[in-house]
Amino acid sequence: MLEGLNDKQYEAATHVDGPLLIIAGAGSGKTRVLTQRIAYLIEEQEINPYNIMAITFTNKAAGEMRERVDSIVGFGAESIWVMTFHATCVRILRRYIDHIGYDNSFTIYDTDDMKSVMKGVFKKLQYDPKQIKESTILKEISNAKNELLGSNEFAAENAADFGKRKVVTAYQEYQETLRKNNALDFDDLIRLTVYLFKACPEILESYQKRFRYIMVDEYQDTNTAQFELIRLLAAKHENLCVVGDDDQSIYKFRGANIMNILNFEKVYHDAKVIKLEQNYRSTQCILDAANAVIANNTGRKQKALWTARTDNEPIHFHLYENGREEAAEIVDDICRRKRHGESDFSDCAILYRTNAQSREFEEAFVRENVPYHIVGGINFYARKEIKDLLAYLKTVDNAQDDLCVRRIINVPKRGIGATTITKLQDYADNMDLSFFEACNQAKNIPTLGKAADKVESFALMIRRYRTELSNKGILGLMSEIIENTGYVAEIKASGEEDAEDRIENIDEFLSKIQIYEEEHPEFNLSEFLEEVALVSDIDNMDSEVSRVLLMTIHSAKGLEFSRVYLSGMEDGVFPSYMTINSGKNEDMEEERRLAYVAITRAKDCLNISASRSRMVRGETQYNPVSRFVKEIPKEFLEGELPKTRIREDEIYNDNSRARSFFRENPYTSQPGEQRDNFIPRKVSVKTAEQNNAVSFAQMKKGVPQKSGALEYSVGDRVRHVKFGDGTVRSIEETPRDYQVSVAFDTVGNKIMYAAFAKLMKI
DNA sequence: CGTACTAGTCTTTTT
DNA sequence: GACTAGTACG
Repeated sequence: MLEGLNDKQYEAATHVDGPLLIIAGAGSGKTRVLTQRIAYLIEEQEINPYNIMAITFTNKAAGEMRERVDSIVGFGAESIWVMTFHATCVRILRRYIDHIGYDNSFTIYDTDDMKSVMKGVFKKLQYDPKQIKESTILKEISNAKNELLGSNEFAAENAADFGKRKVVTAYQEYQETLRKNNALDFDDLIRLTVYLFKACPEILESYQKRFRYIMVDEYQDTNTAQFELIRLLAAKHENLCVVGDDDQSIYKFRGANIMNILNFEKVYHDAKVIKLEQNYRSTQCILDAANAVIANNTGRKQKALWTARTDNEPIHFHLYENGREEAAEIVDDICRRKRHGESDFSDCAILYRTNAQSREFEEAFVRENVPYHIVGGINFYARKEIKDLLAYLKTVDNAQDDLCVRRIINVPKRGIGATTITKLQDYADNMDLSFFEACNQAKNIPTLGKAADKVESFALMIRRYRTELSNKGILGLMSEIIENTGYVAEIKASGEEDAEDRIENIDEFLSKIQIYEEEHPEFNLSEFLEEVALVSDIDNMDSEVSRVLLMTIHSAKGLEFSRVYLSGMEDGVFPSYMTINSGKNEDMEEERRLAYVAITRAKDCLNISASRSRMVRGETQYNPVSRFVKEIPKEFLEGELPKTRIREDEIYNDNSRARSFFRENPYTSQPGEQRDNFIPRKVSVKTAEQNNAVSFAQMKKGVPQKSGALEYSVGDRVRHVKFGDGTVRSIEETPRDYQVSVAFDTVGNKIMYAAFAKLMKI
């Protein structure tokens, strides 16, 4: 079973009792060690799978580990808890949160919802958004929660601080709103679980007894609340195994405390420490570059990655004139490699510092008609139309959430405007009712006037949906709501450019519901809504289709690619101007760790690029090449320069022109110099559309595209991955794709887009 | 109450 | 440059 592990890995995988810290460098096979250890505990040590827990940060990591564990542990694998921090806490809270005064059917608020709540708080407290920003206060609240400070503790702590008074009051008001809406935000999930454990020792003890062996992945990213959660759970047996890499700690902005990993041995005195330094991913050259960059950081655990690989291609560096050229050349290079058979689209990933940088690439991909996929950005479930529909479901499920009810009360338009909503809210506040309860009593609110009827029928409609849920199911109800309210009809009628896209999103949402219902025959609306609340885009990344992936470096953590294009390597972009301006060394070190993560994503080939000028927020910037590039020793870099010739001083001479300009005046554009080369964005998209017949709407999605004729026609038997076999009833051609209607043998009639459904003729 | 236009903000990263 | 909230007007 443990074959193929190196000495260190073996030592880690066979450690049984007592605390263990595994310092796992990038690409050193830590997931493998973790899963092998689980298998070892079960099969060699005869530990009941029921007593094992593995915690990760992302659903993707959890899913991956689950899969690997399932494949090597035969019987009982399903009783191991393999979950994210958030999912773990939700599971515990759903069961016991009533012990600390919440309702077990709480809802979970995302960033958007938090913002809306804060807006309401500002209104109520009459804060001026120009004086303090909502986001600033939300950040302070989040920081406080990550430090386990509730609104009262926070108030006590800052009682003497006059400057914090507004934040203190806002926090209290915000928390009260959440409680009224029976809602928790992301940070509450962790914080309240810790609170629950401290308030109810018997509950904590039951979990301590159950989880005799605990494993935590990406330990360097834990914040104080998560640290405490783990500490409590592990306190009884101290069979705690944490895996992490201090050099890959990149989530300080989210409250991660790198000291949790650096001080592990101080907290757990008898902890065993194992370092995994052999890298199984990258070439020596890439590792040398990564080692050289990270060596500039202080206060890290010394380690140096090495590999047994002997092939060695240098790192390529390109300096381009502008962002557009950078994107075009990178896409071009990807196509060239593909033509030469050196690599496929799916071997390539483009990484950047900020999401906004994806745009130039997206345009280049559309122009060249190359399949691509952007990871991250706006979460599928955060899209307007999806959130609207979810708000309907949430209202049906549990109308305690005022936010949801208010979101949909006039969507689609029912003639219930802002004034009416304010009156309803006032009434609810005065009578201490929920917003929806106020709607139910619309008739009794004299100030409403004519609007009362409209509100009344809205409330009636929701109550009717409630009674229909049990026999129609989630999908049936959702379809009915869409039909009944005319939601899709309204989008169609709006004539907006992205109408078709939004409808397609809705279709996708419906099929997600369907899949859920198939997997959970005993459908449960609350459960479905919860599952949806905790997924992010990267979780849905399927690697079956061959396409180039684009993502931020943060999203790329934990992934690897044969060819990596690390773009936008300029001071002011990466490291970001925020970091440069803050002047704090610790901030720059975090940024450098991010550079380290970026470099170590590459397996075989790393291409680094920068651009002399770049459009940022509608303004042209001229930034020098990133200091992180300069930290890579010359001998590992090779500059191939397609259109411009690089001057060595632009990389290695600190007194270069660009740099001194940057010092004096970092972000002013120089008029006239580059502008002529720029083709305005909209024009270029139109041109692409005409030349390549790629529709504008396609930009959002990348892949689904009409590919000539379909391989099946009306009357043919076809197979669908989820729905099984069926007969094609009709095929309708739309501008972008074919809409195929199929009568499935088991699940009945379905209408779907051909590109999305991937039907096979049988 | 709904629409059309304007002004201001944003951009560092996300479970 | 893009999105959003706020305002004026029908």
